[in-house]
Amino acid sequence: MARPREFNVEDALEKAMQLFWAKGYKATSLSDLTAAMGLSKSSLYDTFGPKHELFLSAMDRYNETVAARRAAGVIDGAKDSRAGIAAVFAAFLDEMLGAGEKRGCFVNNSAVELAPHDAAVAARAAAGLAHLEEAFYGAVRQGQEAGDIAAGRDARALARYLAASLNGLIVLAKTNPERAALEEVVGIVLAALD
Amino acid sequence: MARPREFNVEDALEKAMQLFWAKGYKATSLSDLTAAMGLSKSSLYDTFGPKHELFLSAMDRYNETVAARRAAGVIDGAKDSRAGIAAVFAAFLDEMLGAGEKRGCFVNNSAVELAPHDAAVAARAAAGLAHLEEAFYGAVRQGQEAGDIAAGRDARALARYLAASLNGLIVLAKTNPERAALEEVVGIVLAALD
DNA sequence: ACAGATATGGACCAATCGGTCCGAAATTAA
DNA sequence: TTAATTTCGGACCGATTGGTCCATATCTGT
Repeated sequence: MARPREFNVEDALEKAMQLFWAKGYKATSLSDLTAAMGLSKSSLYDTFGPKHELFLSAMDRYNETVAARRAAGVIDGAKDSRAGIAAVFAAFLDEMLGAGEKRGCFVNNSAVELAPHDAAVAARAAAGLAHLEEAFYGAVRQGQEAGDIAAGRDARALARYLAASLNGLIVLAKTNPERAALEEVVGIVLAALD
Repeated sequence: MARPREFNVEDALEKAMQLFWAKGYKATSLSDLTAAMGLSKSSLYDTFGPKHELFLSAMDRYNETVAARRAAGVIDGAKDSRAGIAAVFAAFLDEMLGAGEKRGCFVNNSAVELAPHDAAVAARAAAGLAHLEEAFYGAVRQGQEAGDIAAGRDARALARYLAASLNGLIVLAKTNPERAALEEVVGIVLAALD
């Protein structure tokens, strides 16, 4: 044990994740990162390894924190399974339509930018999507037990459908951020559960 | 009139479009482009302007050719409006699951990578999505007139829903290219027309 | 054949890229 | 106090980036 770090590793990783999320991998430079994270290049390399490795760590963090929070959101609205599912869509709409920068979903962004050419990123994107699908799956099953959703439906397929729809909405919202139009689409998506 | 060009402008632009489509904007370098297009930097600049302008031209070309072909596909399957819509989804699945590189949809890729930070790209992405939506809109209206789709449904919202769903599927397919799973989702998407 | 105009390849440019390295600073254990 | 250990800032690196420029080649109209 010798000289201690002057920064908090988790805080720095959080900053890196936010930057990658907003700008993507290739558009984020090392100097962008050191500026946002508040540390020097040598510290960055000693702690997080090269840029690509840091990006993977940022994806892992996203899956563990943001995605986990989202799954919790589904479960919390659980008096009614439909309400939980609708809440996830509503939360995304709020974020995409907020004052901010329409950064969308980090997993979605990474899948589109890198997955076809980068197996490690593709694996993490698949894991993130599986996380989302699993949250929907739990809600659908619960809805079936409660009688809100027909027991005969394939819960796995419905969960995948919901995950796909959410990602499609995110893409639409990037170029066409009109609340009314998007909410109409959400209405049709959710009606498919009937 | 003096020395004539040694290359075909449309062919070169097509090559550029294919490259940008497969690799994205930032990951495609000028030397990638000159190599693929088979011309020198000076010719590239004289003809197409700087990289960003070339990218916009590539997007325009995509919207005019690929998207137009897609819209035609909807109309051709027109004995049955549903068949035309299903054909578009099937065509995308085939492309995403083919031997190739899962490059997805150029408009989708560009929207995700650049739209939040680049107004000119965002406008073209919006136009491309509108193109797709319009093709679906025509099919839905036709289906309503033929009695295949309930006349009471909001055709515009349905068309947007179909466009969103297709884009969501493309994202899913980038990390999880399993035909059976994707086809199940398509089935649920199309069932929403009932 | 010649003059004018345009296209071409490649040398060249400053800026930035991701990444390495090292001397100085800061800490703990002895 | 000193030795050992680790972090830190920033100089430095070669490679690559997007972009410019010019001498040369190639064409058309006369």
